[in-house]
Amino acid sequence: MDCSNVFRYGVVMATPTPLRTPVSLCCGPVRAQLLDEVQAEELARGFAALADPIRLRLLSFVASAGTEVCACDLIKPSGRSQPTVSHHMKILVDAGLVTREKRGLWVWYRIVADQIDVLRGALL
Amino acid sequence: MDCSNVFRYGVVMATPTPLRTPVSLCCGPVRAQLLDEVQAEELARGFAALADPIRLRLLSFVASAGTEVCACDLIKPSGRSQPTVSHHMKILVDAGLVTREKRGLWVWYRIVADQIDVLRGALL
DNA sequence: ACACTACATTGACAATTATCAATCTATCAG
DNA sequence: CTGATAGATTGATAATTGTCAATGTAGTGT
Repeated sequence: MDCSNVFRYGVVMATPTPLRTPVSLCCGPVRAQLLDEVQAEELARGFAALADPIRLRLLSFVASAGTEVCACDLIKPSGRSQPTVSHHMKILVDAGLVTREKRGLWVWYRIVADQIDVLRGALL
Repeated sequence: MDCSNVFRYGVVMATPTPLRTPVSLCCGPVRAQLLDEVQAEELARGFAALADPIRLRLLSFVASAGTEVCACDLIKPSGRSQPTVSHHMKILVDAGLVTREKRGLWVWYRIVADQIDVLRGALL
């Protein structure tokens, strides 16, 4: 309670940097200054999308393909049922990490490099 | 099932890169090649630690302080109870993102930049 | 119109997670 | 030894999440 070094960051702590970084950058690097609640919520949603091994592999699969990837090709290597894969891909799409495009019967996913960079940038 | 472009990544998909990247680097960049199950599990645990807004702010608080931070100073700004903060800090420590050092009555946390860089590197 | 296919949605269930009150443990000051 | 304090642990609870079977929906081909 009376910790003797409060002065060191007392100001930062008392004023959780109300200034927002530009939307394009989204969220300031975690090491630069204290994240505000809004930034933290936003980033947490992004990292939550990466917090599942199946989703990480799905993302990696699409990302490493270099081209768009058909949903039908994600099921077998993922080892999960079709609805489960659909569920996970929806989470990745909602997080902005991949795009979804339906053409005819098939759905094609494409990586969104910029959004990965946003999360990456937050870890600076 | 009979998707017409299987050939494009059929090889990658059939052989989920059994080669591991060095432990120091931990996990290959998600965009470089398909993550194997072990890498995905490991990374998912790391990102799960970042998947909560409270933890992100705690991490950012310690990281942006520049110096070690006393546990006692994390409670008020986090807006959570002492046990809850203790719980979240344990998760960050277990993920290797911060170190914990008890000196006398107080506990001091310090950021582990290298571990943040590992997660950051996985998003290349 | 009809059957077939690719994918999404729904509903149910088990597992995990965030949270706090209560309690325990370790350390310090008399 | 005693009382006070910082932090961890326990136990309980509500919310969230991952999973699949069943079903729904939209597009294709005959």
